[in-house]
Amino acid sequence: MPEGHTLHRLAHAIDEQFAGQIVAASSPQGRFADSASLVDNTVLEGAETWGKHLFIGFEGLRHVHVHLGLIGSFQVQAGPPPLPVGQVRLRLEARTPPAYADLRGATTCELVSDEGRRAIVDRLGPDPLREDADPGGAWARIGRSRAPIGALLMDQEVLGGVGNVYRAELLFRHRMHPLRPGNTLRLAQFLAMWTDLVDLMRYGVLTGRIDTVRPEHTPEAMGREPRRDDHGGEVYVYRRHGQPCLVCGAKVRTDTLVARNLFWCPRCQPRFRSRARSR
DNA sequence: CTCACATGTTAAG
DNA sequence: TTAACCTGTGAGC
Repeated sequence: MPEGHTLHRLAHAIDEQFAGQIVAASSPQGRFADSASLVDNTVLEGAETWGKHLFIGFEGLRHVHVHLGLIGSFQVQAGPPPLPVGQVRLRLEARTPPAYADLRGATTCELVSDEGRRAIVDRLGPDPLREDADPGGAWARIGRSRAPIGALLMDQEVLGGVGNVYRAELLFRHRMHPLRPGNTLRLAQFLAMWTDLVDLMRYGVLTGRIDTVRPEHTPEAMGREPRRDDHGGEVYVYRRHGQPCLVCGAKVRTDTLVARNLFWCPRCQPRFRSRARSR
């Protein structure tokens, strides 16, 4: 489920259901029992997201730091809480009006101080979904790195919140080969990608899906079957390997980069050629 | 039913 | 570079 847009949606949902209220915190599964008891029945002041990190702030400058990892989920619901089903690592409950939130499968769920939160945030690159994000910080890394742009986009110290789907789709939309070295990009190219990423991710926050295809490539426009995939959105290349590119018809390719599946169109995203070739 | 795999990250070798 | 962690889903038997 989780790239940055998912975490921002969660922060909004938590604010909506719990902010300003005294909240019961428990750990039905037990692994978070000690920390849960420390914030139990205190005021939840607000939730905030930075990249893929969620911080739920309680009175006294204490934050529950959550990272969903690959398979975590945080279900936030209005209404009376049911009996916990499965391994609920953290449950929050509000009474007025009733609401609950169940955290499962997260890789991180810990109580941190204000300083602890700052230390985590300081290690993250700019988050395209935050108003205060400064793309210059990301460009400082990308513009002088020989690492592949496909790896840099996923590096949370470079950009906070980009995951495998946004990586693949952003590179496709900008006709950029994933292995192109970061330091061969021009600033204008990077800024165009950043602007696009902000748009795509904001749309993801609104809809809860990752949709990246332009109007002319939607299933309706092309008369093709809508794609039903886990992430639920319409995309150009992500997990479409072996299928025809929606733009040029070439077979979408796949490979592994930094231990993650990579997808790209070999025709729309040609290998980068250095300037030495021409002239 | 069992198995592989997944929008992620860390730590060990 | 690999394994480990944790849960849900879908494919295949």
